[in-house]
Formats: sequence, C-alpha cells, structure tokens
Amino acid sequence: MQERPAYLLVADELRHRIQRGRYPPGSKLPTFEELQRAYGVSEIVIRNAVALLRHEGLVDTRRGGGTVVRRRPQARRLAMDRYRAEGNLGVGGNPAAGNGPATSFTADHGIGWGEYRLSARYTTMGADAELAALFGVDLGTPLLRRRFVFHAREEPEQISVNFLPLDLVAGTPVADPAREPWPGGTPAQLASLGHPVTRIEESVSARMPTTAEAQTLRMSHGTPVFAILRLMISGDAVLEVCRHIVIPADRVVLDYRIDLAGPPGLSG
Amino acid sequence: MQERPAYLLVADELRHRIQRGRYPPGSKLPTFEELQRAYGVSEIVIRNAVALLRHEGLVDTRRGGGTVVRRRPQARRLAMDRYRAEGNLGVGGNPAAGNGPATSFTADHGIGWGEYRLSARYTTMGADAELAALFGVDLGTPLLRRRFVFHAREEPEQISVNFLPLDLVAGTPVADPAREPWPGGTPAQLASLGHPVTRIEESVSARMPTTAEAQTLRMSHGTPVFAILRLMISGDAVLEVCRHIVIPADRVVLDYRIDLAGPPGLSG
DNA sequence: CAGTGGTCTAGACCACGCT
DNA sequence: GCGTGGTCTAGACCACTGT
Repeated sequence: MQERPAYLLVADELRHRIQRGRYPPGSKLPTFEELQRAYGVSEIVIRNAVALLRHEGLVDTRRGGGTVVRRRPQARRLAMDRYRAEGNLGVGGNPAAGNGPATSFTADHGIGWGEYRLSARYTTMGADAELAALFGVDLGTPLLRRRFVFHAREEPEQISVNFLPLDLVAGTPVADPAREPWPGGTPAQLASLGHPVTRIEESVSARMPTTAEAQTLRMSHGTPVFAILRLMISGDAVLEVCRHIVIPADRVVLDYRIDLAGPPGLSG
Repeated sequence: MQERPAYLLVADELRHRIQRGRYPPGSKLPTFEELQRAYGVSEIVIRNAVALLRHEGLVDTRRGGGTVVRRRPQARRLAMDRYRAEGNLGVGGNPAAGNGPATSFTADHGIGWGEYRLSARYTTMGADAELAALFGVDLGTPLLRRRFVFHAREEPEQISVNFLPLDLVAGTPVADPAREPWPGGTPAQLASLGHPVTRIEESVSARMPTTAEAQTLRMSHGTPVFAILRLMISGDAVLEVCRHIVIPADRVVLDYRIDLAGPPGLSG
C-alpha cells in the first residue's frame, strides 16, 4: 500500500468538508497557518491542496482575504427558442411588442435595454480556409469581421467573433458599428437585408479559457468556457459564421430540443 | 508599471512557442533544469509555469518522461441525428439494415459491435425532488437507476447515470442488466415497450471533473467535462431521465440544429 | 497596521520512465 | 542506473484586504 501524498489527503479532507456543508458556500476556510498546525505539515502541502481545490473550481483565494468557498452562481438557461423571438422581431419590423427593444442576450440575462452594453470592433479580412469552407466561398473572399464583448450591468459575460460576407453588408447599416446594439440581434439584421434566417447550427465545445479570455471575462480560476461555433443559414446559404461565442461555463446551461416525431432524414 | 511574476513570464514564453509551432504537438519541452538555466530562475518558477500550462490543457507531464506538448485529439462530432437512427432501429424491429447492431455510441465512435463494451450497475430508488419534478411524479416514486460506463476499444469514454419509472420496466427485459448492450440503446428499449420517443431534450453544462470521474475516464489534467442532462419524451410523458452523461470535453463537439422555418411558438 | 495568501530561494529525497 | 518530474522542508520577502 503506497502512501498518498500529503497534499492530496488534505485536499480530500477539505473537499469532503465543503461538500458536507461543514464549510458552506461563502464561508472562509481556516488560514494556511491554522491548517498547517492542524495537519502537522509544512505550508507548501496546504498550498498545494488549496491550489487543487481552486483548480477544481471549489474555492477562491485572495491575498489578504483568505480562502472562500465559491458560491455556485445560478446558471442561466439559454434555450434555443430565443432565436425564434429574434427572428420574429426582425421580420415584424418594430420591436414594439413588449418592454422595448430586446435581444436573445437581454432575454437570457433578464435585463432591460439600458443595462445592456456591448463593445464592438469591426474589420475586414479575406476568408481563411475554415471560413471559406463554412461559407462555401473561395479563399480570400472579403468578409466583415465583428468582435463583440457583451456586458450585462457592466459585467462582461460573453465574447463573440463573427463574420458576414462583405458583399452582403457593405454600405448597409449592418456594417456600421455605431448602429449597435441592434434590437433583435443578427437575425434581425439579416432579416432587414431581406434574408430571414431559417436554420441555425451550433457546435458546442468546452475547454479552459485562454489567459486573454479569462481576463476579458473576469473569470475565476478553475472554470471552463463554452466555445460555440454558430452558423446562421437562410435557405441553403450560410450568411453568418460565428467562429466562437465564448461564455464562462459556470454561468449558463444550454438547452436543446430534438424532435423525432416528424419525418426522419431521407437517406437510409 | 508593476512587474509580472516570473513564472507567468516563463509560461507566456513557453505558451507562445507552443502556439507558434516551436514546440509542436507530441514534442518534449526542455527539462526543468535546462529551463532553469535558460531563464536564470529557481526550479519552483519553472514548476509553477509548467503547472499553469498543464492546467490550461496545453502540456502533459510525467515523472521521468518529461513535459510533452499535448496532441489535440480530434474531436468526434455528436450530431443529434444519431437519435433518429436509434428510434428507427427500435421501431423497425431488427437492426438488420447494415453492419449489424449499432447504437448512437458505436456510430459516434465509428466502432463495430465487438469493440463496444459497457459496464452496468442497476439499483432501485425512490425519486428525489429533482427527479420527481422532471418525471412529474410524486416524491419517492420507485425508479430503476442505471449507471453505465461506455467503453470503445476498452477505453472508457463516457459515464451515464439514468432513471426509468419502475412500473414501466419492472419484469421486462429492459430491467435486466444482462441484456446490455442493447442494439439501438434506450430509444429502442422504450420503443420495445410500446413508447416510441418523440422528443429529446438536452441541457448541456461544462465543468471540471470530480476526481472520481477523472479516474474512471482516465482523463488528463486540465480537461473539463460535458455534463448533459437528457430527457427522453414520448408524447407528453418523460420516460427516461439521464441525470448526467459525462464526457471529457476534449473528445467531442456537440452539434445541434435549430429550425426556424416552421411555425414559431404560439404565444406572443 | 496586522494578517493573509502569493512568489521565490536553496536544497533534499522520492517515484517513475526509459534504456 | 540515470535522468526526469513530484513532493516536501524551512525560511524570506512581497502584495493585497481588512480594520
């Protein structure tokens, strides 16, 4: 029977106590010095143990502020129906249906239009291999590249980097950053150009954030992100490629519905 | 201008080299001692830097084996259409369509029936609050609990913990662990009981694995997992609740399609 | 200002992979 | 057996939080 490293034993013990409610969310763990004495080990053992819990997303540590059991933020549910609402908004014309302008983002976060802010950066570039394949166009085809950081109540919540064919949007209000935020979002923009979105495809990945992403989104350690590749399709044409929507994974649950009742796929 | 800690500078440098291809996937980084000398810092600085990269999922370290740039496993695409195939399988009766028995899992992994194995553990329990709400039954209603670990070529790939109403399956082959693996999976099982699945709902979360999950799935460090809550619905009745499907997130991409062309939601 | 966690040093021994 | 990364000691100074 080989001995488990001391820091793992300490981590197991602390984890157990957190999960059993001995250290409830929001409470402080004992200081390193106290833990050191309690377990009769050196500081680095405690440090390694706490670092492990931090990378598991169980605790947060702050200089001078102690080690705090993380509160699980209640996750928002991102339902696919929100896109339906956006589409209708765009098609119908004015968003005068209810409480003023809206977007899937504002609906998701339950915030008003005034609490919604985004920072935008627009550039143009030629399609690289991946984008060319997704759009079904030639390499180097001019695209409008838009990078958004969505804020709810001044808190950064989501990064989006997306692309539109330049020949579709050049000279239109859609290509004007000053027009953002746009009620109804991208579906409304595409509808305003005469191309209502008929299908959306989302490819969901999860990974650890890059340091830049963690900084932009003010993320706590030990939290993965969703990285979603999204296509907006009108008829058979891909009109928008969102290369990545990046969302901290502790803040959302993605809801999808799959209907099997209708006629299944053709072949086979 | 405050100074960035040394270990972050070293991590930045190494990360940059990895991303630029200076250290390609599968290659070894210099040893700690070499890095120490190269940067003129103590060992712990190197250690902290490499630990950071490991938690970001960029490298793997092994005692005696050096620090290796992780190869990105090519992610499998889990498309929602696979459920359609399963449903047809069950309804049609025999799975004699093509290459023998199949499941969404075998299709996903491109493996034959012989390379597919699962370990199963069945128990019964009363519905807790969450399950009762999802099934729409009373607290304590008897349920069959099934825990599966799916293996492809003897590699553990996926954990599933799911529940069926006991009054639906008691005494049927579905409640017999020895009948697994079952061609067509759960949709086929439900169809065999006269309840074809008409709708599936999936709620996708991502988080760091528990230590038990990491061990069961033989995961490398710094990799999050998808945790999917899945409902199988026939008509208006929830027939199966999969409380969590756990899949290492570096191995899959989840594809979803959202059709907007049809009649939108009723209200509003 | 006291207390806390963060970074770092110099050094030791251990466990594992490779050859 | 040798070299690698893993664990650990004892101690120092720094940066931030709270009072």
